[in-house]
Amino acid sequence: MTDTGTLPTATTTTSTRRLRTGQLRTGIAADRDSGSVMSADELAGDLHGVAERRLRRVDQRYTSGRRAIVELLVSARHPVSISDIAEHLPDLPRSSAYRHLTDLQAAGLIRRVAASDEFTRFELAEDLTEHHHHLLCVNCGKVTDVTPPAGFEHQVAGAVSDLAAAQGFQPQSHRLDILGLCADCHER
Amino acid sequence: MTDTGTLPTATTTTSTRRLRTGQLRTGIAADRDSGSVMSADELAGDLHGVAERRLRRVDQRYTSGRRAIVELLVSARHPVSISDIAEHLPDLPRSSAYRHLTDLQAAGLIRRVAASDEFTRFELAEDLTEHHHHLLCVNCGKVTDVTPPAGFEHQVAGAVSDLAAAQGFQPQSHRLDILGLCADCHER
DNA sequence: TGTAGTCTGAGACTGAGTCTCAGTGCAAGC
DNA sequence: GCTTGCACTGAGACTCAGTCTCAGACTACA
Ligand SMILES: [Mn+2]
Ligand SMILES: [Mn+2]
Ligand SMILES: [Zn+2]
Ligand SMILES: [Zn+2]
Repeated sequence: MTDTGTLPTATTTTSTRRLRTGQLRTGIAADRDSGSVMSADELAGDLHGVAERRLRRVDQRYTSGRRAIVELLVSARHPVSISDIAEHLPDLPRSSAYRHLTDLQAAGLIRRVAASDEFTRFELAEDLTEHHHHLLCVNCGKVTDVTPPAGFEHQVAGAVSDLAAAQGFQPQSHRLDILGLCADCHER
Repeated sequence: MTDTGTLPTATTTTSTRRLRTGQLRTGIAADRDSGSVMSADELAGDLHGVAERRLRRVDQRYTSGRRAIVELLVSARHPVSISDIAEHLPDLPRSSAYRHLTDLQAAGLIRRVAASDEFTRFELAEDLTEHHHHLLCVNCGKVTDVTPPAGFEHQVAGAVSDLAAAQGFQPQSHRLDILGLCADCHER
């Protein structure tokens, strides 16, 4: 009932390798769009540098617990719930996990994802991955990422501006959720 | 902090006038689209008939408590929270209000709206109003309805089908939320 | 080293939302 | 009108995701 799909087993990579602190770009994803395919490792490497800097900006450290959560979000192929975290990081107390999630969000590294069930999910911030949307299964709660074509996103961006402007509303971002039945729940 | 905007004072209309049970159409909104403007009263009148029938379909009655909530949702110009209900229907116990909300949703009369804060809101089901989206203020939590032009909705519907099909996902509905600052929170 | 500030685990706490239960209301049939 | 079966209701206990507190541990930096 609370099956959120498979998740790669938590890689206990304790490699403390640290990258040279290049220019802080607002978006690793730019590299992807420009054609160069980053491996999971390269992305993760760069990501940890960004994470450390963004945390430091708010006088926070990139500790092992926080890093473990970030690595879990990187390796997961979909937004993760608190129970996913508990399952894959059993030695991380819940209170710490929740606090880390709050802190990581405050540092702009992760964001909350509202699913169709009662459980909040978390994923890397969009400027660390790429803008995308979600398929929400109304039966099992599973959340799947989907990336619409750029042309569609331009349409959406335009409509969002128009709708917001008409109400004196200052838009910051949008989210498009598609509700329905996932493949598993469908064939039943 | 939890100010959700103004709401018309709860009309204690106890008129038990009941409409002839015309054909049950799947969508009062059709009347609107076809040009005829329904007054709030006409809409409400028709609506109560639909409400009664849909509840009866699941062996439930359209009682005064449930009707009071429906009327509040009709008169409100935006999705209402449980505290809105408590404020405008002070004699309705919370446990009953929650139960009514659950029952009304099960009967397909209302739907939940996820805001940017922790509080769930409720509004009439889309086939009783019209398909629309929401502006979510990330500062005060206010939720405002917005209706995009039909052309845009067609674009969205097409993209939704494509995205879902690629994943074996069976789409039922979608929601587009625009996050940002409302007019009040903006000028600050 | 010393010190100031951050981090952490344990567990108490909060509060939106659910559940239980005993009593009440409501319709349909006799 | 009375009976009988359900649905409805209020009160309050309960659940549990998420937050807060606090004392001790850790880190950065001088
Ligand atoms: Mn989008
Ligand atoms: Mn839409
Ligand atoms: Zn599913
Ligand atoms: Zn606001």
